[in-house]
Amino acid sequence: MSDAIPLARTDAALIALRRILRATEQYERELAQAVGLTPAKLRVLQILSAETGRPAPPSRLAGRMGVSQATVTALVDQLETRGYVLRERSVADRRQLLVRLTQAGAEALAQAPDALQQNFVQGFQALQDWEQAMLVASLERVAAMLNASGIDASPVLTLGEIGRPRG
Amino acid sequence: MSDAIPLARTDAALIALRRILRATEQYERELAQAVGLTPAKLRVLQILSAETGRPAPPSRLAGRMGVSQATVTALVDQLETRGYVLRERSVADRRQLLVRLTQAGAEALAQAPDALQQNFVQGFQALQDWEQAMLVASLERVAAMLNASGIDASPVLTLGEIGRPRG
DNA sequence: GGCGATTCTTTGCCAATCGAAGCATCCCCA
DNA sequence: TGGGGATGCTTCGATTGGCAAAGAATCGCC
Repeated sequence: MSDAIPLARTDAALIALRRILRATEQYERELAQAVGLTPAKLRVLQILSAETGRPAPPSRLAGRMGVSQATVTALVDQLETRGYVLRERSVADRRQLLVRLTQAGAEALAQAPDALQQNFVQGFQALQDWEQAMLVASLERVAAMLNASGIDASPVLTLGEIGRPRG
Repeated sequence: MSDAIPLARTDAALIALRRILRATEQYERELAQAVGLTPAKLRVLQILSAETGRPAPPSRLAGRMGVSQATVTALVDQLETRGYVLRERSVADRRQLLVRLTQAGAEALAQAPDALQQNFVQGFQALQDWEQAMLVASLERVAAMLNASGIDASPVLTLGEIGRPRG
């Protein structure tokens, strides 16, 4: 069991990473389902919402999501059908569209409240101050390591809206 | 706590988490592509490989991957067609199948060397001993928090084979 | 004025995934 | 010993997410 080789530590780190990954993916799925959406569509709404209400062109959404524009088109189509977003032509550049979150979309999004980060946020906030700081530092460090290869890694909070003292 | 708004820290943690997520997903895609496989199929091979060569029943694969058995059936079908795995009936319980990694499968897997964790593993191993320990502790802590909702979170190293000092 | 670049959509395709139904086999218990 | 229910897997049908390539509208520069 207790190996002498130091590599076991790398293993442990990767295993933990993988668990984080899986847990988060699963959360995302559950969250989406709770709102009656699919994960991809939910992500669109979340990105839009994270832009503080400003409409965003499909190209931007594609960049943020790391998918092609064709995919975004399909997703926006479906969201538009449900009335969660709407397309408006940009006046400055008429080639460009702007996808805007509607009232209905924002409400749908709001229905996916904590549910998701419940566990994490609660656990996190129960920690001592220095522990929180350490965790954040560690996570950012890991992210930086992984990100060394130059991924965009937009800071979009796909995990749901956060930092809102509910109520 | 001294800070006026402690929530900013939660935000930071979630953002970092999200970046880790995205980076890893993208890595996975690249890795799979390098081997000429899709992420899902690659994952099957990896799990099989992680079991140190012992064949595993589809149910186990499904559990590890967090997908349904129907999905595993489809994936194994395709891997079998390519000769990367083969199915054998269990003698102990003839309802059960065992999926075994073939030589060809192992070789395909071996072609997906580091590539993936290159960045992470190298960065990680360059750290001081205590830093490594701290990171592992932090990651495991985060995983535990997320996992509080009772996700299986198998310790399978879907990130690829690890602990290999690159040759 | 026109040609190349940009932005989005359309079309046609494939991979991943699920639920439900179906089938073989096992195991318990009367 | 023989059912009957549980278990393990596959099949079937459907949906979602995703891409590449071709098409259409518009822009901007020369």
